[in-house]
Amino acid sequence: MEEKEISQAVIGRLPRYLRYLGDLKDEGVERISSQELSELMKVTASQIRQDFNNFGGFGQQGYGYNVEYLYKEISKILGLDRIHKCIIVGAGNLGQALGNYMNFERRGFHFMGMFDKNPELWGKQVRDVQVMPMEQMEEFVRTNQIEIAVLTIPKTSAVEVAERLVENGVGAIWNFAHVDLNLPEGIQVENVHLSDSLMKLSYNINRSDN
Amino acid sequence: MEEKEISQAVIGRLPRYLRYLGDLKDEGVERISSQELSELMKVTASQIRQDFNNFGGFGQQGYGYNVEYLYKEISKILGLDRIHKCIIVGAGNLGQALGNYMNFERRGFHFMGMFDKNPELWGKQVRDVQVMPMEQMEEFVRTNQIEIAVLTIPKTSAVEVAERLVENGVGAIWNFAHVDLNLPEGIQVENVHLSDSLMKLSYNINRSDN
DNA sequence: TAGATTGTTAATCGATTAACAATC
DNA sequence: TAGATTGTTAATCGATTAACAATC
Repeated sequence: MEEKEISQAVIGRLPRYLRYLGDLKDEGVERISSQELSELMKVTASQIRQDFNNFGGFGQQGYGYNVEYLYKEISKILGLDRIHKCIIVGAGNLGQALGNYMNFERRGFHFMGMFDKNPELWGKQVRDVQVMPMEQMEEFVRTNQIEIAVLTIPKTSAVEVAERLVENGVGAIWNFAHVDLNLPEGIQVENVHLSDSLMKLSYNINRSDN
Repeated sequence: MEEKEISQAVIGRLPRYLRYLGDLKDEGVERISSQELSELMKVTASQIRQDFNNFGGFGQQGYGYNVEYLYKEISKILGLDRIHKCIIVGAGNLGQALGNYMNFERRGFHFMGMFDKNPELWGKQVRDVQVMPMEQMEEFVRTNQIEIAVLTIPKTSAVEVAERLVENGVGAIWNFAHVDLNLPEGIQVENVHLSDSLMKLSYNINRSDN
């Protein structure tokens, strides 16, 4: 069952399509052509059709795409029709911000536990979970079969903690620590390097100045 | 003085180079070849040399690159040798997390003010600034000549707030709101769409499962 | 000078755009 | 049936990798 690999460039665009389709759905729009969508999103109609066709024919000639159907299909492709059990490691400001963000829950990312090494934070309530000590992390991950770990800890401990998580069955890491994690084949890592993003912005400011 | 435009693909890699060079510097490494760096960073040596050469010859044949010098040059390219005056709009968890993050300050991003529409947050201390009402934002931006605004507000108000900021002289927006901002030519926008990132992770989990 | 390694040109690869036949 | 718009092939564009002459 060898499917052709879909490029990360395409995958990276799917969430944005989903966002626009969700808005259209909310506005009660039933169908849309690649041409109309391309004007809305400021991309080429060609790219839209190519992207969707990677997954095989969501549209219909002479009609366009059904908004509701397309929305559902892209959701499925992105795995948003499943429950993903998550924990957050690092209960600082950023960890708490992510824990409190309800929209992830709505998408099937279930926030099940939160850990920190700082005893002052233990027991602190974030939504319906309490911050637990790091020592309990491994067992929690195993017994609850946690799939995704969100790393919001300093880079000094990130590599080691990530390895412990993976040893206990975590399959994916959403990494906010400013360090590259080199984990075994098959373990998914998605980096959010905020300072990299800010530096890009800084570069582009300089450019537009000259 | 028409320089050839440098692609965003290259710019996007500079912060990562900077991070590795900073680590090498801290370890006391004086020089490095593209070959060595490529092994460290798991990219091709060819790409490294091409990337650096966009800015014209940081290395020396037979020797390699001087770590300290290269670090400084990339810093300059990214505009990290300048002060950037910033405000944060939206004093929720995420806004506070970013405000408290000292590393941005270290890079020249000066955190000067914070705004929120919620009266309960007014006066709240985040590092050395107090949360101010939204009504004061425009004047503050003008009188302090704010360059960068960090948007950590819900998407419902993001578009309108961004426009007000730009009208008052803000030149760049670091946008955490889950919406595309369409601002005038020359205004820089860098989006951090966290849920998009999480969806990519979710997709890749599904892939590796099959 | 000989060895090392860059800077840079050429080749390859992949992603985007254009074009149009298929078909609703 | 005629018009619209997809699905898909072909053309173009840009980014990455390979190769090697220049030079420290």
